[in-house]
Amino acid sequence: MERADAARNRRAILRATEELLSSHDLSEVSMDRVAAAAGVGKGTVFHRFGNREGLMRALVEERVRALSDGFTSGPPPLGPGAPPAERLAAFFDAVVELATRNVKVMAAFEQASTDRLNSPIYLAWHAHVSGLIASASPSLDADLVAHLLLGSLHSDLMLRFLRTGETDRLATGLRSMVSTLLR
Amino acid sequence: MERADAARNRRAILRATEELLSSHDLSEVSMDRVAAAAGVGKGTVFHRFGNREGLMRALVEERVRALSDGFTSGPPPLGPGAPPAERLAAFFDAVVELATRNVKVMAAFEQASTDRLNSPIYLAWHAHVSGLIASASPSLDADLVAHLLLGSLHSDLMLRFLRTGETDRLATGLRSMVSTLLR
DNA sequence: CCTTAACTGGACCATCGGTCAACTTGTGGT
DNA sequence: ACCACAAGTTGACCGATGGTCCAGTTAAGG
Repeated sequence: MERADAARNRRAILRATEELLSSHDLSEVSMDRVAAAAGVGKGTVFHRFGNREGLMRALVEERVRALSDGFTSGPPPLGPGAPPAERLAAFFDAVVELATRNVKVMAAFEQASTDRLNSPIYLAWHAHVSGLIASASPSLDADLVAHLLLGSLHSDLMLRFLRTGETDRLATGLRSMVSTLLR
Repeated sequence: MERADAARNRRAILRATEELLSSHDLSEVSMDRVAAAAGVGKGTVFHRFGNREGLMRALVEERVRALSDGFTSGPPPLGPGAPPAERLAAFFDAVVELATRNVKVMAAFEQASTDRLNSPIYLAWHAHVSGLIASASPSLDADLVAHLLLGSLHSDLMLRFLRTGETDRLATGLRSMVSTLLR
């Protein structure tokens, strides 16, 4: 069991990190600053999260949980029940929306991550997308196509379209790309 | 004009960098090590290339020149003359081949780059791909689709498929994806 | 040659992610 | 109510990094 003060500090650190990320440039958010902003010692941050990557992953996982639940056990069209093609479209819509609302956090995680492709989140997303593609269109190399599609969600592209306020252009573009590929 | 000793050092630095990149892990290739391996002072490296990003960009540009020349003024199907769809296919084949032969260099550049999307190389590639898409299939959002397709060339995906020796799987997958999208 | 602008080297700097050993504190058992 | 001790906290400290700076060196044109 996690002690009460430990839990309080964990929350303080996560909140401080997200606050710093939203108000400062990524390169200015050092572990020292996070600790200071959270009002704890630097050692505490590392004790809780292991390293920079761990901290950022924890933050991302927090933001991503709703989506994960949504596509594994939520109602259609995101969750099970709808035809694969519709579920895929719903998934990419949801992911783009989530990513645009959390670009800074996603970018921070990407940058701190040693191997993105093996992070639990990427693995889960890839398995989901890959599975849907396979059942919607068995002739495709589902595993590969899933990687290619997920590659579109890199934070730098998201940032680009977010800055110009064209995030729905991205969403529609991706959507139509997915549907063309499955046909 | 560049002095003779300066030119010699530039070459030595570039060669040392590529040698270090190919034999060591990316994180172990520091500017100090590059300088040492090239047999010059650290100051010289920074004087020549400005910063880490500049050095890596110079290296990439060296490797990429042949391809750039190829698609702007070389013979078809890569260069002008062939129908857009064929030129696109040729371009992605060439790019995958080039990327697989230089993953480490590309990865180093990506990691050191502040904003990939505005680097001269990305801009040139995007303009090329976007133009071909527009003329092959005017109903598409060419600019966007070009970004999405180029996103597939991220070094981490390349590394993944290179490690397992499946780079031609990637190439064929991308090729068929492109042709499906244009139809 | 000789002048001078270009080039060079490496000590130096701030900062970073991460460690650690000494200290404090929450908690479950009695 | 107390105590023992596991769990948590802290910040000084460490090695490494990218980048700066300037005193000294050197190539090259007149």
